[in-house]
Amino acid sequence: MLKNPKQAADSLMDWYHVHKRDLPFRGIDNPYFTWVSEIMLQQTQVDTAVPYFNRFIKRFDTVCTLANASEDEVLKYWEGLGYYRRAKHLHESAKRICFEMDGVFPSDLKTIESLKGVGRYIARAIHSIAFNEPSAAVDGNVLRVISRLTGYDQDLMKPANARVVEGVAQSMIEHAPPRDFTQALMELGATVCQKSPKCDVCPMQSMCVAYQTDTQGELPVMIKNTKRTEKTYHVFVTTHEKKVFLVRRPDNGLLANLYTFPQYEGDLKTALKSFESEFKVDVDTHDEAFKLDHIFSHQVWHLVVHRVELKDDSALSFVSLTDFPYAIAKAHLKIIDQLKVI
DNA sequence: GAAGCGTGGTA
DNA sequence: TTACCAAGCTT
Repeated sequence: MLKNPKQAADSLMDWYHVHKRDLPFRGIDNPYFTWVSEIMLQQTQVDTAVPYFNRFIKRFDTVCTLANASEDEVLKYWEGLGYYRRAKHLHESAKRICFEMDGVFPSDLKTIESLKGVGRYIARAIHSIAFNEPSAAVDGNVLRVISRLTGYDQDLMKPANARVVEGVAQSMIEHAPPRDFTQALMELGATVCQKSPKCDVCPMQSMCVAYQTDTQGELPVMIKNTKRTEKTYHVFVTTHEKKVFLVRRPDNGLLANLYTFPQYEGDLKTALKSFESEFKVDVDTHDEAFKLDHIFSHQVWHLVVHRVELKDDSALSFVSLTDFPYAIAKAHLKIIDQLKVI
């Protein structure tokens, strides 16, 4: 599939040593930090994850510090980063490492992959980056680089085809220091072999099938489902002396355990009744303040935000938003921002 | 195997 | 503006 994996690896490594970015999770010999960074970087841009990573490891400096924290505090440090199950799994796995593995991060590939929230890619990324073992790790960057390099045009959303790409990466990693190679391949994908590739500055140009056949724009082939369901919610904002009424979402599903203003699907009248019934209150007045759309990967929320006055709010417990110790869903952080403006 | 799971950036 | 993309994993 790749004629000369050693030559390809050599070219890549020469380029990497000159062009690698200086990132906070790079060059740190600490499997725990590597793990945290890989979890944060899942489906997330480097620029987005970096400040979260810095804050997170400053507060949770060891795996046992993380293990001994509350899940709610971990979630708070994840607020705004998305895919909140990552934080839950990270915390759960930290407890396992701290309390069942004497706080020593596992170095065995199978054990690493057995951690909650760690799949095939992240396990192999940790194995190679943190332990310098030759396990090729294939993420979206690597799929793009290798499919173009080899001219591989099969649907990479199929695991069997992605495994073919992993085989090519594996044939290369055996000719380079694994720790650097894994990061180099992703670095090339992130900074050169992007969706619109910069072939003029690519160290692999001379051996790239896509470049030679001018098919960079057609690779990689990834057939994905982009269906998105739309939902309309009425959101009820109740305040009491600069405090607000928030509710905690269920501990499973979308935005699990995060806080939001109460929100209900359906028409306004039904939504108001649901609100009154759930919290045993009587709505005195309600005014529509504004509308807000929030887009998830698989849903769209159309939020209709109302300011609500209750006849008697003594049954509710209001909270201050300054130093609120629990994570709030981004859509509702946007609502909070809007309300301050109004 | 397909669907659920967040958010921000970009063309 | 819409659609896609970004260091994927779980059920």
